[in-house]
Amino acid sequence: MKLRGSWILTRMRNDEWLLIKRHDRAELPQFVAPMLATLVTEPPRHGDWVYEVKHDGYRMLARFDGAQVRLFTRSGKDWTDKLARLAAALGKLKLKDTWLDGEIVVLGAHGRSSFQALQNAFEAGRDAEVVYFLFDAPFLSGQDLRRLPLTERKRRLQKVLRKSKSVRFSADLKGEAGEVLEQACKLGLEGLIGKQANSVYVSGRAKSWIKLKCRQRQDFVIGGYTAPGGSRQGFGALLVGVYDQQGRLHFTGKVGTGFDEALLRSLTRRLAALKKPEPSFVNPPKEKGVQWVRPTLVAEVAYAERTDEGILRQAAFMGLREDLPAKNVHEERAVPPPDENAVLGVKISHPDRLIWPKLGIRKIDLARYVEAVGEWLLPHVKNRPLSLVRCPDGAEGECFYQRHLMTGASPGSLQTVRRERSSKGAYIYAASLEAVVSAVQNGAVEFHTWGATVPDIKRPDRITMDLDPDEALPWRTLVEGTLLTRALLEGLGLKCFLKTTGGKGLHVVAPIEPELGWDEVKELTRHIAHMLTKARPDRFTAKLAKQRRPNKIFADYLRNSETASAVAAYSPRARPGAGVSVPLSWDELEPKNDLRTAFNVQNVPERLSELKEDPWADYWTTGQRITAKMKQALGM
DNA sequence: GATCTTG
DNA sequence: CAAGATCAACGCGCA
DNA sequence: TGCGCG
Ligand SMILES: [Mn+2]
Ligand SMILES: [Mn+2]
Repeated sequence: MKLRGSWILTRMRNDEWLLIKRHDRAELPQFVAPMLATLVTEPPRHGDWVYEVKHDGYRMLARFDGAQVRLFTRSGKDWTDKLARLAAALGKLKLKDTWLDGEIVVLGAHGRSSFQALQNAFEAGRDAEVVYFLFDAPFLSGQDLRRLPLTERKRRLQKVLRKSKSVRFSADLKGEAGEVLEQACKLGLEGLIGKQANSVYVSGRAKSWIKLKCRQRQDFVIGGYTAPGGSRQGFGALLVGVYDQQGRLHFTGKVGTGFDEALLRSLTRRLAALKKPEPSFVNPPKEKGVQWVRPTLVAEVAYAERTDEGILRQAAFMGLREDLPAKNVHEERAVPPPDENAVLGVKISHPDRLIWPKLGIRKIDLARYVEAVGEWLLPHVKNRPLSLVRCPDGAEGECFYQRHLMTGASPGSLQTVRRERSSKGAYIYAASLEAVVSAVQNGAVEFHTWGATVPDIKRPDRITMDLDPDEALPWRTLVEGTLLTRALLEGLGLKCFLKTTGGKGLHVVAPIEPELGWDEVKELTRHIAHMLTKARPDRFTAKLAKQRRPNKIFADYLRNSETASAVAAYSPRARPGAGVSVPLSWDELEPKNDLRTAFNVQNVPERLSELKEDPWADYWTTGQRITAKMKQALGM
């Protein structure tokens, strides 16, 4: 299959490979797997959490492509046809290039949502009673909002909603978590969903969204039923279980109440079609008169407690989960609430310590910045030997470089690589975003990388032309010089990319295939710098010493030495203003618009959300090599 | 910030 | 056990 | 060889 856009192959934790499309803002995804909450034992004590009613229905995602609205379950099944009226109501919102996230319910007595009422409505084809509570907008009107804080996504979501009976906004509940939960339970609600106010939208189970339940409730697979007794018709009790990690179904108990007569009839009919002679449970209960069934139906069950063996006590049927594949039904164990001061599982100490005091940017904010831009930053940092700039006393205090691991010097979770035939120590690199966050925990503010990637650190895979202007050089002159640099590189046949440095200069970066050694590549860049000085001796110097000749740009080719580094794309700078090195499109380089100080730790996540397209989208697919012809053109 | 040393 | 000490880069070009 | 530099 030919893939459009740029793609990236990454290895997941479970060692599987996943093909991910790189930031392509232009296209609306065909499906957005929903963000799922983690069941917790108690409300978190600290942190900025907002709470919503835990609606008792089906999770539903709505895709608006401009022409039509389609509705999908959490596993991606298209339910638009079952919800035709709702789809029509959503159509009135006139949205395009949008994904909304919410829960469909049917409101019963006292305005409470009722899972059984929803099932009854579906059964009877009464989708007019369905109400869709919307609580998130991963994509809205062509913008990818997933990286914005939850509160901002909800604010924008609320703005596009109209007053409607069937499409409603899931409002935040005010008050302290414990009290709100108590109130919710008194009102007969299922529980609460808590969300970290600044959490980003990530598909799958996340710790930044939590579930707090009033009663114990869980999904189970139906694996059989017992014969009815007395006047009961159909069956006596359902035998239910859950799958373990190995895919074996374990019996966890019987569910004998919670059905009215109609439900009993319809369930009996469906179970009859699934009869089989042998049990699917690995530990079937020794009981007489049991009819086994193929384990495909999923029941939501409320119960008072579990025995020591995990068997349900006082279990009551709540409804069928038509939206869940049985294979996905596992034991759900409540975990302690997440630590507010952990980012990607890395505990941040002294979270409120100010790194940029004038801007009020704290250590925890810097860690969250790294998390927020991780998808963009990591590809430029991952597996490259790293020089950290660590600033224990804040970005405006005294900072120092670190490029080795040493005992007594904060290892974090960084890895190391050695240079062949070198007496120097091993060099650090980050293999994951967690490692980058751990560096922040250890005081790192800036990330500088080599132009080569582990393990092949003898052959550079990028060229960085570092343009360092004299203090007094006007912006428009730097723009001219930068465009000349681009013209020269493109004249040679090298596609190149532009970024700010977070300081006075600019970087022009060209990815290359890792074929030549450092000496050859540096020599090439030395010739490029020399060529610039030949073309415009009044504008460029290639000499490090006495560079402060007025009104010149130092074409610093020395970033392309082995063991030299350049500040990484999306790295913050340890300077007043919390500037960031930001990739730009060439269109953004304008004499009238100096963007060097436009971007900082506070506004870069927003820029990335609003971009229609990654300005460096082609960086990873450029795949260019240094040719003999290029060398010749440079007089090498 | 983390670790090792010292009192 | 708590307080205190210690450590956290380096290679290049050129005068 | 030492110094300035990024
Ligand atoms: Mn520079
Ligand atoms: Mn430089």
